[in-house]
Amino acid sequence: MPSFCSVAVARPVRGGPFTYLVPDGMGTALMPGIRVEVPFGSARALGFYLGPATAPISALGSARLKPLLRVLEAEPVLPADVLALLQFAAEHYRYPLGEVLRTALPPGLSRPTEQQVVTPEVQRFAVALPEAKPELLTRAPAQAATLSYLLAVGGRADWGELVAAIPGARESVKKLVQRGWVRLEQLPLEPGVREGLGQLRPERLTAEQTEVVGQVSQAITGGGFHPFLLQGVTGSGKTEVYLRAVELALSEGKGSLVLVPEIALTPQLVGRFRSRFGGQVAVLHSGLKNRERLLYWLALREGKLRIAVGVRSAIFAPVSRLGLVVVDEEHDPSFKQEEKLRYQARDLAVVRAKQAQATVILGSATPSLETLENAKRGRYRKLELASRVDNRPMPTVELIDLRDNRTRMPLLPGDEEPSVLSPALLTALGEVLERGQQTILFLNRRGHATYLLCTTCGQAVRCSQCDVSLTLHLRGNKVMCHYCGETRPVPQACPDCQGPLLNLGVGTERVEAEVAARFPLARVGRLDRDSATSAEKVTELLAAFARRELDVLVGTQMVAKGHDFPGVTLVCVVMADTSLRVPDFRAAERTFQLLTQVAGRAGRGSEEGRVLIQTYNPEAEAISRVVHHDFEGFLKRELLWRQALAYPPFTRLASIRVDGVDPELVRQGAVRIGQRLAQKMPPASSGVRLLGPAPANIVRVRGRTRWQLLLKGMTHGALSPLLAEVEAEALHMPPGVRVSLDVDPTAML
DNA sequence: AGCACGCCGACT
DNA sequence: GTCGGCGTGCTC
Repeated sequence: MPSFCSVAVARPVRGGPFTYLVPDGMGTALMPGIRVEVPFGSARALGFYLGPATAPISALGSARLKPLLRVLEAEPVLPADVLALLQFAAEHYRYPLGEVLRTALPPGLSRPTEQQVVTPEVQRFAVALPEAKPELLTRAPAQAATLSYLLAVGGRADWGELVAAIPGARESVKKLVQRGWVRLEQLPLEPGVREGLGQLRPERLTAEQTEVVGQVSQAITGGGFHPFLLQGVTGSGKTEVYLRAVELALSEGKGSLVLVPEIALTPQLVGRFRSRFGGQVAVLHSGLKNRERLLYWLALREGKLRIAVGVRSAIFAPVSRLGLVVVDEEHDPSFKQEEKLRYQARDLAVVRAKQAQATVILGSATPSLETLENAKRGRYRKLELASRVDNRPMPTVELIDLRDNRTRMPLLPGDEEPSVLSPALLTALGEVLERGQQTILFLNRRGHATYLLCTTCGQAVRCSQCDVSLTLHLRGNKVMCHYCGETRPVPQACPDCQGPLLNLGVGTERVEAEVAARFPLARVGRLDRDSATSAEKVTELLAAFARRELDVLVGTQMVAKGHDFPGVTLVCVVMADTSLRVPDFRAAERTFQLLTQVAGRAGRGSEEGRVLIQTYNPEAEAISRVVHHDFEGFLKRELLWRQALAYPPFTRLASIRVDGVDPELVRQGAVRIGQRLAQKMPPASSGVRLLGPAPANIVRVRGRTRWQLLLKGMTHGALSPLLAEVEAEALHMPPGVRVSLDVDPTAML
């Protein structure tokens, strides 16, 4: 009697698990999650053994089934809880399981090879010992030179650097080691994240922190699944709560997983974990080299490292004996992956904690409405930090109505628009500079002018591939499409009618230039995707600002994240309306969160903070409520209309995107899907609704036309049969038309 | 993803 | 007359 098994093949193929024959004698070595090598098409592929198959699938006789070729390991590489999480994710987000499993593996294990032994790359150092006396080395000039160099650079130098700097160091260091004056050290190679600032562990917590830490500690010690929402105002010391919780988990022999929105933007937070837990922390980010990634992965898997700090993909890190999961800034949109497996890491964090029977903390000053709703329904326990540490006051927030407070004169020659910096803002900025304090200027747009408008035909200069206008970047004298990245020389006249062009709309580049022109002595830096080409550059710019080598930092959302700059006493939002006008039902929520977060950068030191928000919509709830830090008030209104329009958190969404080069074929494809869904819709009483098909808000990107449909339902379960219909219909699309599903989408664009 | 099968231009 | 372009479709 031949036996069959079910295998997830690591190829991006639809059609669920495949069935294979288990050769005699191989069955005993198989456990769910074990990697196997299988024949696939004419080639071989990596697969994951899922379990015995009850019978060969109907459409295919058992005669054509192929056998497993090889079992690649004795134990499953993926821990059971991660495997379960990935299976959940593949099903929930509708992505092929084999591909999901493969992407969760480090590069060394994602091909059909036996598990390899990885030796850490080491970094070698020469360290001068206290006994060293260079003045006694008059008769050994080579050794003297080496030792003086070593002492000059602080008594410790990288081996390679030393050998390169001092001729003959290779030999003289050996002699110095024999003398007992120098020691050689080897350290496992650390990835590019800088060491922490050596912050001390505060002995005293605030009363609120103590209470919160107590609750969390009880949960961790007691074991079992305990989900918490930690709602703490900016500057209330949430990070210290995480650190204490991780500390406790560690002392109990349990592992911790900490998710942060973006490593490059949170060097301080990473630094605090590093300085508190040193070599116990694996920092997981996109900049890791393959080798480092594999090294960390294996170390976590084996329990040699107990703490992982990372971006959204770290939710799949194989932390062993997981006791705690933390999601910092849980509302942050970057936890949603926007391609391939479109998962929401914050949601998966809760799933994983449940599977691992662990504690999970979702932390934010402005939690997402979904998380708040879960707390309200009693699914999460809500913990609060209502005041800032050291009883620092919340910053005072003032609105500046741009409708009657514009500076009329353009500040820069060649600009047609008047300055966007109002007189009130300029005055405040001048005062802060006078006092030697620091300012953050926040603006949600990159570039110099956000569009070039033809004064003759009234058309903006647009991207040839995308349905958007081009942004002017003075640096490099280019216009750039912010959707496809294409750049061109600045057109001197309208491409259509040769009419003269106006530079309209303001981006970070121009604000930086205006501040520099207005305050020539101020040291101004800019942080956005154009200036920050690498993670190191971001870290370096933020560090320079922290060291107070810059007075003003102009930037996009990047400046709003969890930075802690005690010197910042003024935060200005140049244009609060940009994120409010985005055609997305979450626009108001995003705006409130963003404004609150950026405002929270002010007054984190001993001096009080001040926040100025320039706006054309001072009466919009998402803006006006920020003035009194009135999150509850904002929520109340926002929830009312979400309920009225049946949007999350009161419903679940799934969006269906249809795209392709030929606009007409894309339209036809979208209509076909719409018709099939309309046929299969459950009765109206079920609450399931279909919106669309309709062209997407930005109808063309990179030359591809995009349409979308939106499904709403009371539960995800009500939507999944319809998603299966979409998948079936997707097989019959016109040529060149692609369909992709986004379950629990975050952005509607 | 591979890798086939499948219908239309420049080459020994 | 063939070699080969990558469009479309399948892989247990």
